[in-house]
Order: sequence, then C-alpha cells, then structure tokens
Amino acid sequence: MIKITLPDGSVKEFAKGSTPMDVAYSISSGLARAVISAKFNDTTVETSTPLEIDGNLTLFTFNDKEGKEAFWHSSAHLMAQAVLKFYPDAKLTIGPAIENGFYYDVDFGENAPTDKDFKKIEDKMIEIARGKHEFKKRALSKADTLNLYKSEKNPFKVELVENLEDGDITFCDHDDFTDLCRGGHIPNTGIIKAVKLTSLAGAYWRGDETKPQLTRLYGISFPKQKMLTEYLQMIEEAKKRDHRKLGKELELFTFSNKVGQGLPLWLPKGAALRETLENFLKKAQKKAGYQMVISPHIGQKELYVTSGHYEKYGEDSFQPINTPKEGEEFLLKPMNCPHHCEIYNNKPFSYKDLPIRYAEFGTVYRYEQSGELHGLTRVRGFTQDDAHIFCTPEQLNEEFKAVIDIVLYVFKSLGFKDFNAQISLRDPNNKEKYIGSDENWEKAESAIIEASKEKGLDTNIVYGEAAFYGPKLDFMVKDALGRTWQLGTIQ
RNA sequence: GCCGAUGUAGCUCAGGGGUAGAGCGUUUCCUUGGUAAGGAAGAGGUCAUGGGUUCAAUUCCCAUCAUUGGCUCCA
Repeated sequence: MIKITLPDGSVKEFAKGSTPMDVAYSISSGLARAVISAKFNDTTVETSTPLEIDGNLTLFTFNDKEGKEAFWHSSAHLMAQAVLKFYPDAKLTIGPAIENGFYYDVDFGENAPTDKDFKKIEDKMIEIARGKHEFKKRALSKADTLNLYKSEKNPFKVELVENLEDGDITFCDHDDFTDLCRGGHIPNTGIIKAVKLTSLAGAYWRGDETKPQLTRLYGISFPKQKMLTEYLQMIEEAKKRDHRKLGKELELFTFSNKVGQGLPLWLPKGAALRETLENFLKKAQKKAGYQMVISPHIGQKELYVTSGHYEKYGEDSFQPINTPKEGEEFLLKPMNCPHHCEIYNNKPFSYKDLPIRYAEFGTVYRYEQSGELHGLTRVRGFTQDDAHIFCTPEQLNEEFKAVIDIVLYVFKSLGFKDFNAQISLRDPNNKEKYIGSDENWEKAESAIIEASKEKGLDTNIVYGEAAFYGPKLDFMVKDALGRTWQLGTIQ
C-alpha cells in the first residue's frame, strides 16, 4: 500500500500502482469525470500514471490552470492529427498550450490551408474526439527517435530531439497519432467537446526571423459547448472596448493615408482629452521636483551616432533629413535622451546640484515595421512623457523609488489596476550586444531589483529584454483582449 | 519586413462578369404631450488605387496602398 496526501491534508491509502484516476474515483465519480491531469510530488503526471510510492497528489480539472494546459495541449495533438488527415505531407514541429487555447506550428510546404479550411479540420477533430481515444505515453531511445524523424524527413523534429538530453525520449499516442512529447495529457479525447480554430499566422521556426517560416494554426477547445459559446461572446464583448473602435466612435483620433501610416491625427475631442492628461501628468512631475524642458523635433545625425543609438536603431529611424547645405544630415528625433543630455551639458554642475530632473512631452518618430503598427499603441510618431534624472550613485536607489511612486500614482489615478512590473535584464548568454562595463551593469541591475523589492512591486524578471545601454523596469498592462502592452518604463 | 485575412454610402455590413443594396445615421415634410417615437419623400458611392483578361469588371487575375490577426522587432 502507498499513502497519498491530498491538498486538504488528508491521507488515504491505495494499492501500489494505483493511478490518479483511481484516487479521483475514491473521492467521487463526479471528480473522476472532471479530472484532467495531476501533479505528484511536484511532477506533472497523467491520470493513468501508476503511483508507486507515498506522496502528495493534486488533481486538476478544467477549472485549474494546469488542467486547462493539459486540455489544450492535448487538443493541439488532436488538431495535428486532424491536419495530417488532410495534409499528409505536412511536417509537424511544436504544439503547446497558451494562455487561451493552443497552437501548432506546421510546415505545409506548398499547399498551406487557409481559414476556409478551418471548418473541416474542426469537424475532423470532433469526429476523432468522439472516438474517446486514450492518451498513452511510451518511451523510445534517442537514436531510434532520430532515425524515425530522419526517415520522415522532418528536420524540425530532428533538431528538437538532437537538443534533448541522452536517454529515453517520451512519445504520446492516441488513436493512430503519435507525437514527440513530454507529457501532461487528458485521460482520453472524448472530453474535448467543443473546438474552434481561431486564426492562422506565419511564425518563424524557433522564433528566429532568419529561420524558415511555418504556418501556425491557433485554436481553442472546451469540455462543454456552452463554454465555447461564452468564450466567443467574451471576445465580442472585449472588442467593444477596443481603443480603435472607441477612438472612431468618440471622434478622438483618426488616420489618413495621405498623411501616412502610423501617424495619428488627433481630433478636437481627442486633443482636449490629451491636454487634460498632459496637465495632470505635468502637475505630478512638478510636484516631484522635475523641471520641464523642450527640445526640437530633429537633431544632427552625429548626435545619435555619439549616443550609440544610431548604430542600434539608425535603420528604424526617419533619416536623414537633407538641408540646402551640402553634407548636412539630420534625423527626425527618435528619442529624447541625447537631447536631454545636451541640456544637462549646458553648464557645469556641482554634485551639490544633483539630482537634476528634466521632463518633457517629447514627440518622437520611429520607422516601425509596417506589420507592427497598431492603433495608437504602436505608431510612427508619438509623444513620450519622458524624463531623465542626473544623480550620484548614492542617490540612485531613492530616485528610482521616487519614479516608481510617480508611476504607481499615475496608474492608480487613471484606474489601471491590473498591471505587473517586468524587470528587463541582459541576456546572460549574449552579453556582447550590450554597451558598458559588467560592473556598471551589475550595479544597475541590482539597483532595479532592490528598488522594486522595497516598493513591494509584483515583478517578474525577464532576461534578454534590457535596452542595449541599461536594464529596465517595464510596467505591463493588458488590453481587453488579454494582449500585454508596455505602458511605462524606468531605466 | 514575413504569413494570413479584409478594403462596397457618414457608420455596420450584404451582394456579385452586364453600369449598385440593407439597417442605422442624415436632409425636407407630416403625425405624436413627450423624444434612442411613427409615416412619406430625398441626398449620399467612377464598389481603396493602378494595370491585365473580357464584347463587358465593382465582381476574375496581378501589383500597389491601407486596415487587421499573428510572427519578428520595440530606444
């Protein structure tokens, strides 16, 4: 017998080799119907995994994050299987669960599906699901796995397997489908009752622009038809809150293709709204000891070359602006930083003058990739509420915390409740792409971490997201459709 | 920039090889003690732009531009 401890602390005895499903049955048949996956001693297990030793067991249903993940990951297997029925030559790559649903990246070669093919794939998925096929895990040696995928001429899977550690490779089978997989599946396909393919997109293999582009099929599935209907209604409801729709209806802003892509035109009502917002922000800044400055919309190319921005972002700038004089080159200002530094350089300061805080509503222009433009959230001309602080290393912590305070005050005043702070640090595996000494980086990184901690921020650390010249603290908010946007940055 | 979708009246959208439709809005008039009300008449579109195929294109094909879902990028 083995002793199984449940999350409520109760301990039950089971025969050795009992499965999480057996445990679920011992609690109630309702739970047994609903249980999707489980965690045993901090490892994800299938509901059919035999338990051989004493331990802690948590059962997950669709209501749990872990349950959804297993459900959607399993649905991705199902989708891949359905896709292969129509596109037998398609090469599968990876198919994970995501926040809302799942996707599978597939190399279709010449004949990729379009959204007109969604229906038949969905229908096939439901047909397969109704077969109530069990998900079964099995192991294969690395060599055999490599041979398998080489014989199938699937370079993507070969690459994946080559990067795995030596030893047994796990596969997951259901019906006539098998896929390389770590595990974490639902008991059988039958509990997938509703399926919808939501979109189709190109996605680079391993997220790398220089690698082949695959076709990514997005989908979502539920254990009840009603849940799918509700989800789709929720999406419709969220679309009503889209700022682009509101901007049009409320006559706040517009775009004109005669002016140019990503260059918003503020209508009278929008300009009034913006003025109110700017006044509110300026008041907060002045109260916090900032001095307002104003810098021009253009600057000599050399200014940005010196700052290092040109090398990194020159190609993404509007440049150069030619003048009647031969050899002169100007850029439309892509960032305010070098301008504020020149303002600081206007005269020598004593350390007793520090900190000096400059703030500006600085309008900048960036040649963003056309596919990246999005309403007012990603544009080619926009105004930054931008500030730069010149201080001594000893003042850094206090200054940093004071900036966090302003951000929190503004967010609170504007009603942003659901946000988190992302600490963006260097990519530890690729330190060459950053400027400055290791020592200064470490100082700056620990200063951000320290200040965020002291302010009690809800943070997560992301490596590789730092700017080339320093780490950042990014405030991320979600839009009505759950997409994350960077709304404020301290660096 | 890449993959996909879309571009028809002010707005939301239907249609489809033979010179355009609906609802809402709008204009004028009528009705109505109550106003996101009813009725009548009307205005408004070279069906994104430029090529091509065709006797004929808004409808098919190609390109461009813009919008949009993702990917990549995001100072």
